[in-house]
Amino acid sequence: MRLTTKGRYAVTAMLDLAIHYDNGPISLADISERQGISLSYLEQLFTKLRRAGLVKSTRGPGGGYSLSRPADQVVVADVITAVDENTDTTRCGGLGNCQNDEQCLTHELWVDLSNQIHDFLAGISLQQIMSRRGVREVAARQDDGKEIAVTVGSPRTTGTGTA
Amino acid sequence: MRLTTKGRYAVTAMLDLAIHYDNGPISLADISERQGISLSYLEQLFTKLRRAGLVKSTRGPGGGYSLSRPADQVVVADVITAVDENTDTTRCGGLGNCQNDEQCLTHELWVDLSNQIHDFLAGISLQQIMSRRGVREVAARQDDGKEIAVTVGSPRTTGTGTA
DNA sequence: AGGTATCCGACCGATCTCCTCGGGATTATA
DNA sequence: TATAATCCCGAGGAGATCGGTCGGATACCT
Repeated sequence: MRLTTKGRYAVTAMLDLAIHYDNGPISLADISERQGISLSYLEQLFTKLRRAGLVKSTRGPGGGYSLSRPADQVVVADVITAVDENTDTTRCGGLGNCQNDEQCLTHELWVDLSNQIHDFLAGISLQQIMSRRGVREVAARQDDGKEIAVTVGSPRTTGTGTA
Repeated sequence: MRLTTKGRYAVTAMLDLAIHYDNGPISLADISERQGISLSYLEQLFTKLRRAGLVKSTRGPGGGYSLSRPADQVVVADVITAVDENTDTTRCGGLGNCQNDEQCLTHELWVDLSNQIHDFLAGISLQQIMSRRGVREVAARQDDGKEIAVTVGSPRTTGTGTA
């Protein structure tokens, strides 16, 4: 199993989309600024999210991305798998041919763990995360910061922003 | 979080030790053959397992490794952390300084997931895994295979064995 | 027409994994 | 006492992947 920044970024970005849902399409530039994620990297992630049917895109000025389903119908596991990170901890992908086409000694353990992780992530919707107090606080802080910072100079900035 | 072959190998090897506990010290060569893990790689893993106090070593002919605690007092989480794989899924190591010294939007989610995984792995002992029917079957097959194969030629073989 | 935004694919440095190799140290056994 | 088995150690390396850059193409609003 591999759970890296890629999956974390994807979930974070989706959550940003959910939080600002009322503002119409959200541009990647906004997300980049608020969440400190490189714009170009966001483009890569959203290509996958779009192909997985999790977001809709609107091109041109005023465009951006928006959720294609309500936030309570998108679950963290959906996002993770959409960007090609899986929750499988076996080496064989669950097939049981881990060692010379036979099952390795610890196969069952990893199957159980994989299920455990998957069930956890499949049981949490964006809506649920969003409604937590701690998360709302962070979101509020991020929005405040943005109103001061307005536009930063050149396009394709790194997104870390706070220099 | 990173859960790779390293952690899986370590748990598999420890389980092999637990299963053959009655036979005295187990040589890495035996484990390599039975579990299909490169001998040199096993050496690296067992250096860490020894330093973590999970195994004892006996040098010289007839030597090898044995568990330093009974199998019901060694838990999968111990083994994983001994080989430097952790169950933390946050980027900040749980500190909450994920984004410009502040908490990122999804911090709480990853903390919860990390706890989930850790609790699961900390709740399973080698003894428990060992006593499963499926695991015993695999172990029996591996031991059968070994009695036929006896010694394979040169030292430092890759361990995949079945060529 | 021009600017804003999404789309797309190539590329790259750094890091890590899994593994090899060549030795050294320790100890049982003949 | 020699030999072989076994643990011990560190250097190194091929390959994969991650996080990110860059240059451009395409769609769309004004």
